[in-house]
Amino acid sequence: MPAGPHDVLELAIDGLFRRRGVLDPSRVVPGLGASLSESLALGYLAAGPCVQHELGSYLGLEKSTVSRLVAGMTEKGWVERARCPDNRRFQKVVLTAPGERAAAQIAEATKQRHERWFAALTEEEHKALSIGLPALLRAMAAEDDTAE
Amino acid sequence: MPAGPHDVLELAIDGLFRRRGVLDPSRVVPGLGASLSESLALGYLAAGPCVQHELGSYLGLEKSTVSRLVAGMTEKGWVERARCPDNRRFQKVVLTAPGERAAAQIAEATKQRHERWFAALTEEEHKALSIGLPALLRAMAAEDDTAE
DNA sequence: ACCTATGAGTTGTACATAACAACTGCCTCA
DNA sequence: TGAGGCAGTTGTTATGTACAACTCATAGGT
Repeated sequence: MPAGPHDVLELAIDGLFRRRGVLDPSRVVPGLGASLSESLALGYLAAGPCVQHELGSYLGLEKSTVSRLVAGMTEKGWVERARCPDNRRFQKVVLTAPGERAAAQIAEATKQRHERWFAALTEEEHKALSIGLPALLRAMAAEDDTAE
Repeated sequence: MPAGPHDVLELAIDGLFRRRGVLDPSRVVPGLGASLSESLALGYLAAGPCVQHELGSYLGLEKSTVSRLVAGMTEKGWVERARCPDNRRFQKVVLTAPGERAAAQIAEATKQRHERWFAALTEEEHKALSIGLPALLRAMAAEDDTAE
């Protein structure tokens, strides 16, 4: 039987979930001790400081979870928190120097891993992925939006 | 700047992780109350009974976790456990009728979701994905194997 | 100028998932 | 036949998360 659209995704998504421990960005730098959410947060904050609830909506986490996430990262010395002077309700989160180093380590290791994966692909597969994968993500995102 | 191989994966994988709650197969059938691991286990068992440690290696879970996972599924009436008569160390796990129904519900809902995603893609993207995605998974799997 | 509603963040609590360690029972093989 | 190894279980612990109830700051209407 030919592999239909469903079979392709079925295998891929099952595979991704079963390997979720392995391909988790939080493990690309062993010994750093960053959780998945912490890794994603570091990546986001590397682009510039932001306010807690913005981080929450990026990560898809509840505000109390974000509060504790940021508390943990503060504990580890990766970020600093400060009330915004112009609106004291907001808590601005900024990477410290060690936080920037951690973010850079993760970004670099992730990049290297991606390049290793790409090296195992043919030129054709490579090109196919650059077209297909963003398209799939686009479709997933579109569905999320309508679901709300 | 042009999107290199890394950027494509970076965006895609970040996106997948940030949306992991949403695209989790365990939520495709609301109200069923199957966790991610339970959903994957149901899918695997739908292809035929198996022994606990086999399920564990498929799911990438520790044996104690699998033991409790299967206990929970037994509780819910989805599977039955029995020692193999020929080798009483093994615990054979079999889907019950309700378990098969649950597996079928999940499979059907997952399939429909995949088809919705595909419907939002062009024919070209569709074809690209069928080539690129399995290739990427193959590369990931190859790395896992060498890492052991 | 006040009072109320709203929204950001925090804290208390509970839950789900998973690992590790120590154990039981069964099998294999030397 | 007994020693080691492997499947599975149970006790314990860690982690990541949500929900509810709270505090504090702000903004808007009267």
